[in-house]
Amino acid sequence: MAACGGGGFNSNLSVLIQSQRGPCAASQPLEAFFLSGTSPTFLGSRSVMSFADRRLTVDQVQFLEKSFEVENKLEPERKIQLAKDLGLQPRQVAIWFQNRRARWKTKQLEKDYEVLESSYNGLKADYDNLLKEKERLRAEVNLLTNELLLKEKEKGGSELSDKDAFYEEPPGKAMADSASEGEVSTVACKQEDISSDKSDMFDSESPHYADGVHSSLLEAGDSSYVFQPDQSDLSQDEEDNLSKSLLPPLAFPKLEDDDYSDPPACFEDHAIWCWSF
DNA sequence: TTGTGTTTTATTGCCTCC
DNA sequence: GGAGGCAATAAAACACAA
Repeated sequence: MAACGGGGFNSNLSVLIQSQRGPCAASQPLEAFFLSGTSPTFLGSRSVMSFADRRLTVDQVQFLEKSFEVENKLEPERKIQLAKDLGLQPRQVAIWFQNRRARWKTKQLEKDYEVLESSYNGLKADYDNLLKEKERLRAEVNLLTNELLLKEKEKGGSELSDKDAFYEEPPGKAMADSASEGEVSTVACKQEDISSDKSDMFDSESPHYADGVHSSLLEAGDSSYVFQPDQSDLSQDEEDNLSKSLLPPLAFPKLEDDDYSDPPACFEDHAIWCWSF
């Protein structure tokens, strides 16, 4: 095997490696290795392997490792020199570097994966915490809203006008199906209200906020349900067609949690439709 | 001792660059 | 077109449990 026919340790190696070493490379170990008087020749230094063994000796591998640390690419002159110094074929040196780069890349990928994984785990933990916090805050909002509605009812219970009575119960049960107990109807507008006082329908100063219109928006997880009839027995296609052809209000944008503070701008334009129900 | 999984060395085929 | 790099893979050697 070529590994055993070589010319032994070349003292010029330190010069060779030194010349190829970058300014930031750690020089100490390599230099110590090269200058070590105990370094054996590679001829016959294979203490535990036979000559038939195609594996490189421990010393050869150590030497190549040091060289790889300095520079993981192999220029032709360096390859020849290393081969000469180690008693190997230049091709063997090239192959060793090639395989070594492949191993390094695999290790690097494993490291990168670990970094990404820990980053992902951290982000997921944050996300889960935020979800919990969101649920907690939502429950709090529901609780406070119900308390507020209860107070409003108690305060104005004996003074219910015809108008108030209408606000309290929607005509029919169309809208009430999806509303939970204690919610005030969402069909909370009269055509004359809209025509006469449409502009302040969602004005924060308006008492309408306290009569259930806005609070029910708050309570609806999916705010777009507000004007939807009960379609639970319709297929998805049927629902889609219905929403496109018959019920313009269904095209209201879905309100996200952070939309609670303001009504959608299009709401005013479509407000007339709530009377059609 | 043997079977099996892992590591190391080497080959092959493809691609890019000069 | 040749040299060199890389990915995939074969083959040999090693490590180790049963």
